[in-house]
Amino acid sequence: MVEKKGPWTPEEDITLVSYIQEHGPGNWKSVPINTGLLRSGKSCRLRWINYLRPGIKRGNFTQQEDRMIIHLQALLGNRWAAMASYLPQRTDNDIKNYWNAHLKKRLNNSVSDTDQENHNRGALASSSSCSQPNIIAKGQWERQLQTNIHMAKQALSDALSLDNKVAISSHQQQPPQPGNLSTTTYPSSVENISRLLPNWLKSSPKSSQTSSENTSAFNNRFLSRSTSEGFKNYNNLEASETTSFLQERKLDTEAQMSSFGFLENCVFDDAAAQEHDGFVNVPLDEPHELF
DNA sequence: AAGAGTAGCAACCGCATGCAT
DNA sequence: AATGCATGCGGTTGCTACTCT
Repeated sequence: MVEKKGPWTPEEDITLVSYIQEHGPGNWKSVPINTGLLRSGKSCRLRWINYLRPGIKRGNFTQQEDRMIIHLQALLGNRWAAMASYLPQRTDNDIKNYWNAHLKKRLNNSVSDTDQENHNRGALASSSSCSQPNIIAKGQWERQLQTNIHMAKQALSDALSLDNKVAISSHQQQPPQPGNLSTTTYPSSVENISRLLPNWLKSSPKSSQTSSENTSAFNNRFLSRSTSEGFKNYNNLEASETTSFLQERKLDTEAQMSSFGFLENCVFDDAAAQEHDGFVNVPLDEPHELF
């Protein structure tokens, strides 16, 4: 079989969504075999995760998302999947593309501007213990970073504390109009997709999934809770499943956060500049306070 | 109006990882 | 413990649309 490459057609999307509706996501190798799609299982998975999956927000990034990505990038580096877990409505691919296309350039410009400024003043942060050029340009950048960390925490906190009210309001959303399958609006919300995929929302067949898939599916379902559309999915979680996942997630985050030490030290070396300008002055709490 | 250059994004590729046997 | 397989992840490519000359 010759695998088809390039952009997906609406017909292929429908075929894939229909199949997932019936069988749930996972076992990607069998998808092209069972559906007749001339795509690799890998391609099907990618299409689902990056485009068809419920809860994905497409289009312009908000200023808040901008800042959050900048912060997360400073903290995590190019770990797009990890960053995506803090922005549940965005895919890692989306974040990566957005970073490469917009934010990196913007930051480079601002950093080079600041460097130039510092150079002109003959004050290139020689007193700093941090040697990274991006961090040498302190002052505003640092304070902005703190603000963004605070926002990241807040967003995460919000994601963990959404109440049923949100879910109820989300249930009042209109179902997708049949035939309205333009690539920009097609399954763009969990509400839409949930009507297409009731079986999947009930439960994916666990026995057919690897544990990493389970984790991933769990991730998707858990993280989608932070969106109004996703709350329905979250409600389908077993309580014990939820608890253990939260514990796992906490441990993951703690491990992740513990590696931030160097950066934190660099970033917060110059504490003197933190008192003004209306930026949120956020002490870096212990990681567990995120939860 | 047309060709060249550029930006944005979807999709692909290859390596890493984790699980099952 | 070793191997094979499925999936996840990050880097890269290539297509399309837009802008500039």
